[in-house]
Amino acid sequence: MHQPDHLKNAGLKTTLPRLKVLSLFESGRERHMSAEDVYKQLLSTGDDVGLNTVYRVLTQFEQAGLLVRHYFEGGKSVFELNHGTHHDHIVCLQCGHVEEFYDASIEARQEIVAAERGFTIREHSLYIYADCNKMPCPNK
Amino acid sequence: MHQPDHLKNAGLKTTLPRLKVLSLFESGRERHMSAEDVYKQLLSTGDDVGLNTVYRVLTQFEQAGLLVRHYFEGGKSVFELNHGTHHDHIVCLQCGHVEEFYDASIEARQEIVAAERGFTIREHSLYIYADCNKMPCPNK
DNA sequence: AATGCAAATGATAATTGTTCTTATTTGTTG
DNA sequence: CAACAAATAAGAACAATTATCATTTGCATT
Repeated sequence: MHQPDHLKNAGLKTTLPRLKVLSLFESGRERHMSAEDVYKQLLSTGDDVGLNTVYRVLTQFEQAGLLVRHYFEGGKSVFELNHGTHHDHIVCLQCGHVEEFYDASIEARQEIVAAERGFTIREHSLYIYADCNKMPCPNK
Repeated sequence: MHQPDHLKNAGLKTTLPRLKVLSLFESGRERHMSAEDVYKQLLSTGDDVGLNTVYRVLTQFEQAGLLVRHYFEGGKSVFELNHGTHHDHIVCLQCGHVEEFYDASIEARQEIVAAERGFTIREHSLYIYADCNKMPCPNK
């Protein structure tokens, strides 16, 4: 069992709501979820957790480094498991569907752009906003 | 007078609130402003414009291509004059200094990445966070 | 296993940023 | 300068998020 350890290490009590939220992310059903998404997923499996608790837990998990928060257009936050490896995101403006990508060429160009200006890159965020062109949109 | 022309060309009536908002941006006092920022700036000069009108006008200006909207972290929109040229930003983590850049290669790769996944790009935002390595940092 | 207490939760309300509704006013066109 | 469509202001409505606070829960200590 490593889930409780994650919580313990973060100085968080091992509570039912926290375990439910964490295992939902670890189930892999949805990689990117907003607070509302998590809330509805838990509701659908009978695991009622208050929406405010979901918000609180997500924020705590972010601070503990268990989750990564993304600020997408439309003003809502989306979370995903922090698996350590960098990637960028392409987000559908119609349905909110998110896909990850990694492009070595883009990464390399960024290094060059920074170097040309005398900067040393610490991190970066690239979000492509697009239409997924799927009918109907997966998440809609 | 070119401001009214901008409005006319966009199919927008030349109204007082629109002129006030536009000239505030063109004054150059602040390059990036949220709806709230614009509202307060106008209040401070006695040019009362309702906050809802500010929102409406900003959205219209964005659609007309006069302004560009940025979605910043924290879920609020910020606008700036549209100088016609798309650019990304590199931000110094030490001093907050911001430089704009445009890299055709990165732009092209994004199109490819999106196309490979069946997406049609609407827009994108790329922020590089770095150290500017200038001693002392320009803005510090 | 029972006790105590800090920490966590849930219900509710408050906040923030933004959009909608509708009656009134304003800009333009004839 | 009259008429009519378009734009505005005031206030309500909304969605995402955060705060308040009484009750409950996890967990260390008996």
